[in-house]
Amino acid sequence: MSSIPPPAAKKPSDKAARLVDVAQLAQVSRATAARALGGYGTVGEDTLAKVLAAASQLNYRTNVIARSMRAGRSLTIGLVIADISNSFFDRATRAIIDTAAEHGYQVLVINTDDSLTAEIDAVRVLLEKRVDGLIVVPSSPHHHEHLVGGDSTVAPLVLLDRRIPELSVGTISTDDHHGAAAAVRLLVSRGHSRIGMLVATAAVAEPTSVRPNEAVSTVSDRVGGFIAAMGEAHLQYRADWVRYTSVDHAKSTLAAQQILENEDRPTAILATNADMTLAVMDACRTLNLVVGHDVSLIGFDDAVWARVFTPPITVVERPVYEMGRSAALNLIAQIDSRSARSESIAFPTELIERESVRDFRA
Amino acid sequence: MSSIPPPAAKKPSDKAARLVDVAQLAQVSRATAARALGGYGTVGEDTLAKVLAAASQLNYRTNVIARSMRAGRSLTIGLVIADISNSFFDRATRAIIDTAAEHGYQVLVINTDDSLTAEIDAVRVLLEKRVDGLIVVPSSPHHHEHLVGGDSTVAPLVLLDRRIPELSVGTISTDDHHGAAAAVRLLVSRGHSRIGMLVATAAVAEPTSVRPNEAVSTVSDRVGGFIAAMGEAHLQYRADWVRYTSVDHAKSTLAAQQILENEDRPTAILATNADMTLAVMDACRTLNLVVGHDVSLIGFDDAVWARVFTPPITVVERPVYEMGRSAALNLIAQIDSRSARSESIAFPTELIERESVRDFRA
DNA sequence: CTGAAAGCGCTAACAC
DNA sequence: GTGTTAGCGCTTTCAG
Repeated sequence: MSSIPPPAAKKPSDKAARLVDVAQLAQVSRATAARALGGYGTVGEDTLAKVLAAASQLNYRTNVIARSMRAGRSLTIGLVIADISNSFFDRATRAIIDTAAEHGYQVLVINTDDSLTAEIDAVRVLLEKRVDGLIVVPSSPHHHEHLVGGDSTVAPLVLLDRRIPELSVGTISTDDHHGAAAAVRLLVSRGHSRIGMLVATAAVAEPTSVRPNEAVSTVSDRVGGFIAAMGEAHLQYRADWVRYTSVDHAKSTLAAQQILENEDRPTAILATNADMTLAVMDACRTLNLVVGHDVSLIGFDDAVWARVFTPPITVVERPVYEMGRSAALNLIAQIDSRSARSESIAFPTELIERESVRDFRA
Repeated sequence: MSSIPPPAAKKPSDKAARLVDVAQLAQVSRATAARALGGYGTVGEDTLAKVLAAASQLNYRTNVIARSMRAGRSLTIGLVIADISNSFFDRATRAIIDTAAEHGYQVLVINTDDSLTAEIDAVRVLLEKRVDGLIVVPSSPHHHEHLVGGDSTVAPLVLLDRRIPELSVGTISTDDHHGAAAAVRLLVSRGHSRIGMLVATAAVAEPTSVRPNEAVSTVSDRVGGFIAAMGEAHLQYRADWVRYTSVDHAKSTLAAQQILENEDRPTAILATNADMTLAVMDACRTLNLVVGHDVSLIGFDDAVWARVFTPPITVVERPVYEMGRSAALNLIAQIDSRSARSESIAFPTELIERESVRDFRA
C-alpha cells in the first residue's frame, strides 16, 4: 500500500492550510477530510488517523468564516451595552461571555454610552456581521424601530437590564421598583422622614430636580418605587432633595452637594447606582458631613468598596452575574429553537443592611 | 424608459435580501449593484440611484461574512484578557473597543482568568474565526508557543499590560518597576522603614510569603521595584511582611491580615493592585487598625472609591485608557501595513499623593 | 459605464 | 466508508 505520494504541488508554507491541503496530504477527498475533522458522518479508523495527522502536520485551522457562510450561522452573538467599564455592565458582560463560550459562541461587544444613534449603528454593524443573536441594553424606553423588522425582531434578541414596554421580547431585569421601595422602608423604619434621592440618568445633561421623560425603565422603576414607598409612609417627596444627573463623577458629586448644601437638608439619601453612591460619599467628604451619622445612605448595586468603607454602606444588591448568564442562556435557547420565545425574568433585589443608616428611634 | 418590470420571481420577504435581489429589483447586474453599494468603481448616476432605492426598499444589509471570506479579512480583532470585570481591564477594553470601532473594526472578547489553557483555547478559537489581529494579556511570562507560528506570530499581535521577554512583539505596558519604587521612596521620605507588600498573582493558590517563579511581568516588575527601592534606602525586605495571593477578596484579605496581625507589623503596605488595596482596607477594618494612622497604604491603579475613602488613598496611577487605545492603534497599524512592526510602549506611572500615608517625621 | 464569470473555503446531498 | 459536486453571497478581473 506504500504508493509513492503524488508529486502534487506542495502547499506554499507561508499561507494558511486549507481543507483541500489536508485532504491532499492525507490522500483523501475534501468531503472525507471534512468528516474526519468535523467529527460527523462515518470515517474509517485509519483514514481518520491519516487526516488528523495531516491536519496537525499542516497546522490546519478550520476557516470558521467559510463554515459560517455555508451554514448560515456565525456562532457569534452581539452585545450592545451602555459602557463596558461600568461596574454593573462589566460583571454582566463577564457572565455573558463565559456562558456563551460554554455553548460555543463568542461575543462581539459594542458600547453606546446610552446614545440611541450609537445603538442603532451598533445593531446595524452586528447584523451585517451576521451575529446569530443580540443582547441589548436599550438606551431608550421607546425607540425600538431598529430592533424590529417586519413582524418580529431583526434577530433573536434579549433585552438586558432595561425593559421596553411596547416591545414584547425576552427581557432580563430586576425588580427595581421593589428594591427602591424596600430601601425607603428601611429608612422609614429607622425613623427617617426627610429622604432625598440621587438619580443617574443619561436623559439629562446637567443636574436637575425635574424628572426627565425619556428615562429608561430602571430609572423610572427606582424613582417610582421611591415615590410609592414615600407615599405609603405619608412622607413628602421634596423636589429639592432629589437630583437627576449623568453618571459623570464631577456632575453627580455636584448634584449631591446641591441636595446636601441646604440647611434644610434630608437626613438620608437613596443613590440609584454605584456611581451615585460614590458621588454622595464624595459630596459628604467635601461638606464635612459624616456618612451614617449626618447623612444616611443606601446605594444600588454592591461592590467590594461598599463593604470596606467606613461605615460599610447599606445597598440594594442585584444578582448581576445571574442576570448576564440568564440573558445569554435565554438568547441561545432562542437561537437554537428558532422560535421566538420571549421569556422574561425580573430577578428580585436584595437589601443588604450594613452601617450607613443611622437609627433615629431612641 | 418605462419598460414593464420583468415578472421575475418575487423575493420571499421572509428571507434576508441578498445582493442579487437588489440587482434584480434595480435591473442591473450583481457587479453593478456591488459597485453602487460598495461605493467603488464607477456607476452611472441614475443607476446608482436605482440600486440605492432597491436596496433600501428591500432593507438590504451587506453580508459581511461573505465579504470577509472573499476579501480574506474580517475587520474583527480578538481580545484575550484575564477578566473583563476587573477594574483595570474593563477600562482598557473600553478603550480598545472604541478605538477599534473608529477604524471600522469590531472586537471579540474572551476571558482567561489567567489560565494558560484557557488562553491557548481562546487564541485558537479567535484564529479559526479569522480575526485580523489579536490583543493578548498573556497569562504566563514564558509560554508563548500558541502565539507564534513558524518565524512570526500567528497573526498581527499586541501584548497588553504584560511583557513576554522572549517574545519580540509590540507590547503596551507601564513602568511598574519605577511605579513601585516611587511608592516606596515616598514612604521612606515620610519616615517609614517597616514596609510590607501585598501582591496579587495568579501564580499562587493560597497566600504565601514565597515569591512564585511564574509571575507575569507586572508582578515581577512591581516586586522588583519594591525590592530595589528598599535596598536603595538600606531597608530590610522582610518576608513576613510580604504576601503573594490570588485576587480573590477573601483570600487576599486573609493575606493582608496575616501581615498585620503580628505585633511586629509594618507601618506601611504597598498593595500591587486595586483588589489588594481593598483587601488591606478590609483587613484593617477587621483588625481595628486605622488606615493612614496605624497602617499607611499605597495602592496601584486609581479608582473613584480611592479618592472618596476616608482617608483618600495614595495611589500609583496608570494611564489605562491610553494603554488600551495604544494597543488598538498599534495593532491596526500592524494589520494595515502587513508589516511586523512591533513597537512597544511602556507608559510612565504617576504617584498621586493623597492622605493614606502617615508622616513620621516630627 | 456595465455585465459575465470565476472563485474565497467549506459543507451536505447524493452517488458509488 | 468515501468521492463528486453544487452552492453559501460576495468581489473583482476581464471583456465589451
